[in-house]
Amino acid sequence: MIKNLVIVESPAKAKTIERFLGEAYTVKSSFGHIRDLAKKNLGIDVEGGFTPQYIVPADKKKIVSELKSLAKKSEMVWLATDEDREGEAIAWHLFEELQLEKEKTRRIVFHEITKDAILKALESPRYIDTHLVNAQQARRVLDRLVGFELSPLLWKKVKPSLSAGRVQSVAVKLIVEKEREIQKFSPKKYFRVTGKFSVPNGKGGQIQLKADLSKRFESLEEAETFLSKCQSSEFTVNTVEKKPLKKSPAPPFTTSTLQQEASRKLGFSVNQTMSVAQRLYESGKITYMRTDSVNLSKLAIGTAAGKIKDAFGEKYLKTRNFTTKSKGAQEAHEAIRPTYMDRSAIEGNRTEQRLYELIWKRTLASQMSEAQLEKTTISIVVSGAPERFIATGEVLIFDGFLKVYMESTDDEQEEEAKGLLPPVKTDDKLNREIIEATEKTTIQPVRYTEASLVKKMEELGIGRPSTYAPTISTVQHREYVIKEDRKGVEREMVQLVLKGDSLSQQNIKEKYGYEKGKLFPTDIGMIVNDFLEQNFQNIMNFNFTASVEEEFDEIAEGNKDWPSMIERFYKPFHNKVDAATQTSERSKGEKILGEDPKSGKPISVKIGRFGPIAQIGEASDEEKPRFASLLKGQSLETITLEEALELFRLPRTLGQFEDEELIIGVGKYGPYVRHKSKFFSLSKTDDPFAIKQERAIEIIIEKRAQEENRNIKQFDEEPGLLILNGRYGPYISFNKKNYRIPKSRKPEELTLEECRKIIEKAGSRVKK
DNA sequence: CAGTGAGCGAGCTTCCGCTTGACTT
Repeated sequence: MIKNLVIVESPAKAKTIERFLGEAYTVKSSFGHIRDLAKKNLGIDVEGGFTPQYIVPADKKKIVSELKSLAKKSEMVWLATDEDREGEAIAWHLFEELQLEKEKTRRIVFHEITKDAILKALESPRYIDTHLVNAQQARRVLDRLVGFELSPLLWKKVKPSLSAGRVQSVAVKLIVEKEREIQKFSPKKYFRVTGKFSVPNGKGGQIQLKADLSKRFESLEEAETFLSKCQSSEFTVNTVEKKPLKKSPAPPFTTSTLQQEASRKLGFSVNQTMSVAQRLYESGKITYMRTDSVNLSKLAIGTAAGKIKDAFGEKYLKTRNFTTKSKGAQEAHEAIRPTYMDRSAIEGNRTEQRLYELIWKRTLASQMSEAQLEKTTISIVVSGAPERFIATGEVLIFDGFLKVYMESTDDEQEEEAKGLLPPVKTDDKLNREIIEATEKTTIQPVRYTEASLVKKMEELGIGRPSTYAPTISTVQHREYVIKEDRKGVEREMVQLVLKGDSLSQQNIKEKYGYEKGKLFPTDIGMIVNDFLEQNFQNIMNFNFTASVEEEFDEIAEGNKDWPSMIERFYKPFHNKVDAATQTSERSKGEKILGEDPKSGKPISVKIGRFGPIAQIGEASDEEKPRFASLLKGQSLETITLEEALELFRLPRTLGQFEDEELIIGVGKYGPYVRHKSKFFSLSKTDDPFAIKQERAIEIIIEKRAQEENRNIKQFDEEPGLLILNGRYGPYISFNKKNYRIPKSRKPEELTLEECRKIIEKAGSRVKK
């Protein structure tokens, strides 16, 4: 017999709680939801009041039967899942599926995992909140209806295996819209004028003062006119303004802000951040990593305060309670923070240490004093011209929280270091050292990174802490979006320089357009987006989630009936699905680019069965049309007639090698050179249209050497068993399966007997 | 592993949100 069975969501949490509660309590975890809608036929009885059909998924059967038998043996079952919509639903599903008895079941909640909080929770149990459960059912049913009616529509109208949903489709829309903004953007040139001046320092030397002109010029002529005026101008200090400035620390981490900062400061992908954080959580080093709350427990604030006082002194301390303001936040947990604030460093691998350090510093800084700065602005008049030079400088008076942590921004423009300005005063005359007018262009909108997309989604209230990373994987997995780097190009800019009496003009080079890890929409992504936008405006609206969330809240408060809310949504929605099924054509993104100068036939692009293609002629022509796949990086939306014509130059012959032809082409896996009916992939830097014979031969020879290297050992008695060198190091290949070689063994010394043993062992492990 | 692109039809794909392993050729 068990006295008390406590069920929570997460096993790490169960372990901690068990320690607090002692022998009378057995604490187990449900590993999240234990039931879900059945997969076939929507899993919803649409005709019968949208009754959900719940099943226990295969991978949850084991845990459910274990919990069920424990519950039977228990005097009291405590459902201690999170206090939000999903947590309440998990408690209810447990109640139903484990067939718990009402008199022997209690529902409790706590907001922080401390002994006090848990004991208090045990003293004030309540019942399962049916309204809150209903709100979750409405959320679940709505998402299933949207996802499982839109996706099949896409299979018919665009391509099999595609998907659409309330969250992912809007995430894709953000990326598509950004790309189109960039396409529409036309950079404007302008000239920025900077001046370097000097004043005597009173000790026989000079101090420099840098300042920017308040006006930008639109043309070289205007800039030139101004600079020539400056040749004879005097430069006088007009005003010196000093203003105190305060900077406050950022709140402690939530899932979204952790993902952003880990991306900016450590270069982690969203997935990487989450899996490292998971390890830190499981080993008890940080609190739960999927949260939208910025709240810290009193205990955490207390220990942080102690640490700050010890390390930096009282004047660095300023404790605060932050409030969460993001849309749709449900605050079932604390902010992400170190479990023990007094541990500034931990054991673990490098990535774990770096992420921990980031969390520790951010948490500590959040309880520290503001930084105090003094901002100085000096305005300089130019005699004979209305424009003014402005110099700004910031001096740190008290560092405060900046001692440990400074939040980064997504702003890509490098901030010029602004420091102390020389002690000038009104009417001081300045010496002109050098004045430069440099050509610049306005900056195009910045593409999303994974982390900045998460930030945007959070702002719009779309998705939850537990789904940001999976959603970003899904849209990439479906090939709606691709994460890529773009090499910058060098471009020439004009610069005018006024130094002494000479005004000269020169060209300077500038790197432009370099991007790393940015999200680009694919052709399929844009076609699917446009199709959904045309037919399902309401779901694609950025406010859709926010407006249904309002209704879920009303359901949660007991002021609205959930099936009728779903019905009001579903009827018009389902009609639109029907209408689109019948009326709308297959969306292939077809577009005519122009005419083939040789044959006079039209050249068009579209999505073919295997991806984007260019086509000469039409299917109805007597002669079959010719096809060519678009290259990586080309898109239906931006490809030009000339680029499309280029594609038909392949495949082409590039002379001979070893008495056989070298043929260059583009296949399923990208550009290749074919020789003696073998294929060799070109490298990323090779252009299939420009590649020379020598380079093609070089590729073939390289590949041959690599293959030779591939075979480490084989046995005459067993010709099908090979020891090979692969991407992940040496391995054994046998019967089309691969087997790992123990690290302790040198692969070239393995005997046939040993290989067979390894295979046998691996075979027995696979069974499950 | 590579060159395709018509059309038919069977059988498959798919959502969001809660959680952790089991996988590492």
